[in-house]
Amino acid sequence: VPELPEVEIARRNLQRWTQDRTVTGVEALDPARSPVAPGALEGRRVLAWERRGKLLIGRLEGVTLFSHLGMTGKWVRDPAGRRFLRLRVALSGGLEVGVLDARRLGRTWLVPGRGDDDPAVARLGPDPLADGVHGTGGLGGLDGELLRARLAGGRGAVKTLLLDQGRIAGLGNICAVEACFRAGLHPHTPAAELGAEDLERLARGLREHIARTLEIEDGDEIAYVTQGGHNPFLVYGREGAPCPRCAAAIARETLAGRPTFTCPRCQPPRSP
DNA sequence: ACCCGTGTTCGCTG
DNA sequence: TCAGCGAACACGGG
Repeated sequence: VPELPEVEIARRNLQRWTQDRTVTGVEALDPARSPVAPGALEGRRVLAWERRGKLLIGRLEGVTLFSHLGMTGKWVRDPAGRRFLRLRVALSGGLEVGVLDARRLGRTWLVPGRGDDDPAVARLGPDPLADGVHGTGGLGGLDGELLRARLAGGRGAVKTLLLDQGRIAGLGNICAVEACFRAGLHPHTPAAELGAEDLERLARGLREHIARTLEIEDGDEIAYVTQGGHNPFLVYGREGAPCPRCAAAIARETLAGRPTFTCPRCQPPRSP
C-alpha cells in the first residue's frame, strides 16, 4: 500500500474524518507494535494531520500520534469487524477509525508534545511535497535543484539514493522504478554522473508518477494495486511485457535488494 | 509447499 | 568510514 502518494491520501482522509473531533475511546489490539495507551489519548481533540515522507503525524491537543503503515497498513473508517484490525479509535459524533495491517510491519505510537526529536521523524529528509507545513504542499518544489541538493555527495546508484529516506522522505520502490523509466534513466546509473538535464527529467518523472498515483488511488480506502489484475504502472510488475514507449520487452533485475523493472532500450545503462 | 514482497532496521563484510 | 548485502520482522496471497 504505502508510498508517498498513498500515505498522502491517508493523511487527507484522516484530516477530513477526524479534524476537530475528540477522542472518546481507544483499543490497541497489537500493543507490542502499536502501544497507544487509551488514557493518554482519550479526551483530546484532533487538531490536524500532517505527513513527512511515509510517516503520518496526528496533531492532538498536547500530544502527537505517529503512524507508519509499513508494508500492508491502512487507515479506514468504520473498522469494526474488519480482518487484521490492529488499532481502533472512537471519536465524538459516533465516528470510528482504525488501522488494518495484515503483516504487522507498521507501527502507531503516541508521544508528548510535538515529538520532533523522535528518531522516526528526526532522521527523515525533507518531504518532496512539503511547502511550509509538511504534507500540505504541492509538487512544485520537487525539481531538479532539489534532487541535485539532496543527492549531492552520494556515491551509489540513483535508485538507491532515491530510496534513502534521510535524503528525500517518502519515495518507495515503485516511485523510484517508475520515475527512472519516465526519465529514461537506468536505475543503476551512479547519481554522481547525473547532469542538470537528467535531474530535471527525473524530477518531472517523480512529479508525474506521484500526481498520477494520487488520482488513481484517491478514495476512502487504498487498494493493493498489484491485486485484482489491475496494474496502473508503466513498467513496475511488467517483466516481459512491451514497453509502453518503444515496445521492447521490459526487463527485471534486483537493485537495492528490491525488484526493479526497466526498458532496455529507453533506459540504456550508461557507459563510463 | 514454496516463494515473494509498495518498508525499516541491524549487523556483517570488503 | 561506508556502501552494499542479507537477514530479520511477520504473514497473507499467488
